Amino acid sequence: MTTQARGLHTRVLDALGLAITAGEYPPGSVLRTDDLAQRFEVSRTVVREVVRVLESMHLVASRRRVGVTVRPTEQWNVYDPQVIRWRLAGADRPRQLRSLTVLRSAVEPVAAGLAALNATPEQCRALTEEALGMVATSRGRQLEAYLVHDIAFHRVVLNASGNEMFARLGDVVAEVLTGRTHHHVMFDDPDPAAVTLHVQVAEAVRERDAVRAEELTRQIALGALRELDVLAPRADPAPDRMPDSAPDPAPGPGPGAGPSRAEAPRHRAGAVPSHAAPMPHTGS
Amino acid sequence: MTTQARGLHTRVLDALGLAITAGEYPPGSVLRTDDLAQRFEVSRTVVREVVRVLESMHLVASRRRVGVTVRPTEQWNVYDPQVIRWRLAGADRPRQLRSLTVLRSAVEPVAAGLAALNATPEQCRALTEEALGMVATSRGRQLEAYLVHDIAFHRVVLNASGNEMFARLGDVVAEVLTGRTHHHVMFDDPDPAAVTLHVQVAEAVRERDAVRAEELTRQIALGALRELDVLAPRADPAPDRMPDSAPDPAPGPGPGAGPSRAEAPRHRAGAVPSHAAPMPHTGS
DNA sequence: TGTGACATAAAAGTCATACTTTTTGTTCGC
DNA sequence: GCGAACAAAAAGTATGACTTTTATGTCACA
Repeated sequence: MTTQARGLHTRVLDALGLAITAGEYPPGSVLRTDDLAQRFEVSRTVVREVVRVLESMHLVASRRRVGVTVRPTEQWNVYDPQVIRWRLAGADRPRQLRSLTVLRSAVEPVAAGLAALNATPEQCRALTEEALGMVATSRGRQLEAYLVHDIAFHRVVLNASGNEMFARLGDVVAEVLTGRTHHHVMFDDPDPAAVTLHVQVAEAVRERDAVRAEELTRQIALGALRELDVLAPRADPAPDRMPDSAPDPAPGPGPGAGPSRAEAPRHRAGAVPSHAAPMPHTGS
Repeated sequence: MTTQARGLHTRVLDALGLAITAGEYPPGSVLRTDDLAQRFEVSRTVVREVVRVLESMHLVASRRRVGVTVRPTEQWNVYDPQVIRWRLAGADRPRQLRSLTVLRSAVEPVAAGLAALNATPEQCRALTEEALGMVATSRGRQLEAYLVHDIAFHRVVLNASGNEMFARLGDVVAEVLTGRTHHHVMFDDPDPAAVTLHVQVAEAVRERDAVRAEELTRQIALGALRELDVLAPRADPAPDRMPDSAPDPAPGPGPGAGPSRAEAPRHRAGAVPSHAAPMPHTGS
């Protein structure tokens, strides 16, 4: 899918990045450039460039006389869209999807609020249009068409917020939405409630009602989180765990392992009240 | 400061990255590798590796027969810590600082809420300790010492949230706090109210009170935003602008300029009940 | 037996050069 | 005036030689 024929560099980068993020080379593993050059049948030049990029993503560290070392997960540049794509394609897509969705639940409501203050008329129009598109495609297994509108909608909101950092999360959100659609971490037809909420958000933004826009978007995010809970329940009882709670501490040299947590919030009684406590702005 | 002598690659990367993010080469500019090699007095090999890294940050795009083109600002990987550092060192530190602070105001409250659910006893202890450290250093011009505790505090919160994406924002927050301290976008002594709030957050987390932890953290973020408003008021009337609203459209080839907004939220009346709406960041 | 200086070698880092491929602008023929 | 062939420019790739750093093993000395 990602592995096209556009340049050796890209091919190798993709292969290596994917392998590393997939845990194929666990943290601490050492790679040698010459080996890699041989394995991928490319020149050292290409491998070096790839390594440099991987290094800039903090996936590996290169040191003389020792080689290219895979860094521990918690140092990776997990905001790099490329890394996100690799990880979503790999084994721990579920956890990744959850992490990102939690991030969305924090950011998008605030972004929507700002959007209500800042959106241009044109953006308001676009928002309404996409919301209506979502309504139109929300029935009859048109998930692909729906996805397009959904992505566009959230992108407009993030852009309209006027905050550069929010705007740049558009790609991340797109990856998340695409990921959950294509991997069936989503109901067969979109949740009607969610569709309605999107329409209402467009409305609120148009009316410059920041509080409402924020609150409604929070509802959307909450819904997504709940859906994830239902369709991809996490084995780990903890709500949102760091990846260091693996049963086996991995064979690699684990010198400075992070503090291992023992705590685990019981917090799953009944029907999971909601994304739970940290979200005071309940529907008033 | 950043330009150490550790490797040619790093030196050139730093210089080029800094120059680009500073707008020295405006979007659309074309660089040729041979030129760069000559200018920096290094081999093409080194330049190519640097270009590859810059490319992975979406700062430039390299195409055959045309050269290395600087990409428009809105495509940069603004979450890359390296890019953040460059931009904070450059000319538009104020805007950058604001963008990041708004991001914090969205993320940290939610992170604090999750932290209240997930923090280990050890993390609770660390949190209290850092909060007390802040209290101890909050008077008598000990800004540097205060900064250390402040950074540590927020880092613990983000880590304790158990969400990987939040945790990785620790570095970003550190950059923001450091930036505002070192560049005097901050009062001479920390706001006593903020100090108290930190202590209370530690308390709330210890008591597993997620709602309170979230709300208190929101207050902290709001305070930071207000402080920024007072000490680095934005010339632009809009609350949180994208960088495309510059008065002069820049000399470079600006083909696909984003939609220019004309809107500007009036909305500065009264005492602002709380963060209430999405960040009216009033100067109060 | 332990310790420190020193030699060795392994691997990345750097450089120069030659060659390939893609792309763009131009020219030439119709 | 239009399209196709052509030429040149710049990145992409490959290779080989050389430099620098540094982990590690060795050996002398205490």
